[in-house]
Amino acid sequence: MIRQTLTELVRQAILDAQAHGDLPAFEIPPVELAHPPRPEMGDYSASLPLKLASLAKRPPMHIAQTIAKHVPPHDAIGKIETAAPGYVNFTLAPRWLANQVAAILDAGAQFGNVNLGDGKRVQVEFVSANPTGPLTIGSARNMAIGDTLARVLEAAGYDVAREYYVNDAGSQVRHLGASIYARYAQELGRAEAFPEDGYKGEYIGEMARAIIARDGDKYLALEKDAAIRELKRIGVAMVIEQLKTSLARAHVEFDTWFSEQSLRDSGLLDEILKMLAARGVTYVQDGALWFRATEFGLDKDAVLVRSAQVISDPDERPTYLASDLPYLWNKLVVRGFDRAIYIWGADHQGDVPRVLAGAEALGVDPKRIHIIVYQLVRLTRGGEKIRMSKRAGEFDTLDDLLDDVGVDAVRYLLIESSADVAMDFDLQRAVQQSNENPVYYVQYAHARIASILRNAAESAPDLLTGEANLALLTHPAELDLVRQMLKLEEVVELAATKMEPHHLPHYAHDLGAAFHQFYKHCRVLSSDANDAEISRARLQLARATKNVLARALDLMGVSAPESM
RNA sequence: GCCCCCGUAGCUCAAAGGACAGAGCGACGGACUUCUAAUCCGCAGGUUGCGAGUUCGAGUCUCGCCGGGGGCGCCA
Repeated sequence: MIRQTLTELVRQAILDAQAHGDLPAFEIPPVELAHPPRPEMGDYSASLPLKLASLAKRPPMHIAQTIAKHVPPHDAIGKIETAAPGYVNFTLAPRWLANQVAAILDAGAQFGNVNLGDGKRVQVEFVSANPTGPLTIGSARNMAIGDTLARVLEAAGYDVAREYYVNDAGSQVRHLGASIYARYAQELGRAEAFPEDGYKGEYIGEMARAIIARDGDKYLALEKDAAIRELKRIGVAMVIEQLKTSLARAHVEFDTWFSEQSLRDSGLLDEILKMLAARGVTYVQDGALWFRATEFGLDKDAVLVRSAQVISDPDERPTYLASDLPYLWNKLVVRGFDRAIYIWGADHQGDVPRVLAGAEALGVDPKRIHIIVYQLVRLTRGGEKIRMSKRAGEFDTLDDLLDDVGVDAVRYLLIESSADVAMDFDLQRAVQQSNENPVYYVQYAHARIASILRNAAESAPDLLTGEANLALLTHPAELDLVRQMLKLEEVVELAATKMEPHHLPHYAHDLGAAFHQFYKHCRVLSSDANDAEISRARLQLARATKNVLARALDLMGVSAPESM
């Protein structure tokens, strides 16, 4: 990565200056290169001299000039300048930039990869909505953030596993079983009251009918509780299949569907409770088992297992926390992931300190856990707030959204803003303005290139083969395009280190803009035979751009169309 | 009352403590006999909620206030 190269050159310049007595001895702080605010200032700038002033006991400008003087020569550097009050600015050499086109084409689908992760195993757990019905639009942001982050981490050299945590224990899925049972019995002509806490959506009836078609009325022969348990199990499996189908439409595929119930069945939950007890961080009060969260800096203790007086069914007494702790143990100790990343909605933010405290109590380094809390999406339709309830059967599904807006626009829109902002998502506008969505701007650039390449293959196929003289690429629009392509690596690094997928769409848009400007200013194909060489070079540039656009789009799970 | 997130152009949002705070949409004015006009060019729009502090330097960090969202149960 060019920024890394320059960073190292600056470091060497300082060492060299120190060796020559031009700068006093001091330990060099990390060198950071940024992009200057205006292009005429150069491509990269170091503000290090400003930070060094007190350390080196020299005026910043003097340090800047000294560094500039000592930077070792390098092909990539066209110009080094200093600027008040103490910047060293680097401008990349046009010739070097032009040659990067070949390097980008060589890298192919690998272009943009950076090796931050060094093969470390990272798990991203996301969506993880209760398996009680179709995914709602509320889960869509979770999905988009989680999957994009997983893609970015893969590009950053991590070994990534995507996981969906299936909450198949507890009361929500029991309600699902009871709801199916009621519809099932009703369909078979038996008067069965629908449970008060049941799921009222139409899909429950459909599931009941599907079960009848497959298994007939055999569950009516069972005792009711047993039938509900059985239908719950079948229902969860059916819901998971539907989730897989919906998620596949959204370009998301999980490696693992992890069952919460399995934590209990395997005995891990009991084991963890014993471990916590052995460490003296639990106690029993009023028949409930408590975790001493206050010992880890929290303001309240937390319940792990509720008392029999409050919850009669023993299966439903463990709280979320009681499952979360064995689950994190399973991730980080049993399965040995180096890091566990969670994507949680803001409505679960309160659980974050408890889980981290639990990790500490179990002797698991909380730094291996990274919980991304995203603010909730406010859904509106024509400016009016929409209230959603899965139980009441009043909600918009992810599938509806994919039908109306399309997967590409949905994913792009949902990762466009930082996870920290509560975004408004107006359904009416999302549908209406779908053609003005920035995602099409980027895709259009890709399609335009594909079209140029088709035309070239048709009218002048020889231009697509043979050695191109990249040194002919000297137009500002051509060089800007190369500059923009080279930034992909930086964006991957930024998004992966800060775990902020929202940098990708902004980058993709900038890259699209650089191409559209190039397209305007530089004609690729020409009827004039004298233009053959420049056409050949520009075709290479166009192919490289197509490559990088496709990669940027793929990192977002967005398709790169050949025509639009 | 306590905790988390946010407050930047008319709207939606960017901005690894760095230089004159940037995009898109919207408004206004231009550009298609030329590789896809889902494009390009120009123009307008700002006391970064308010007040202090730290720093050579603050939209960014700290404190206080104001406003919005979320969370604080033996609910899930």
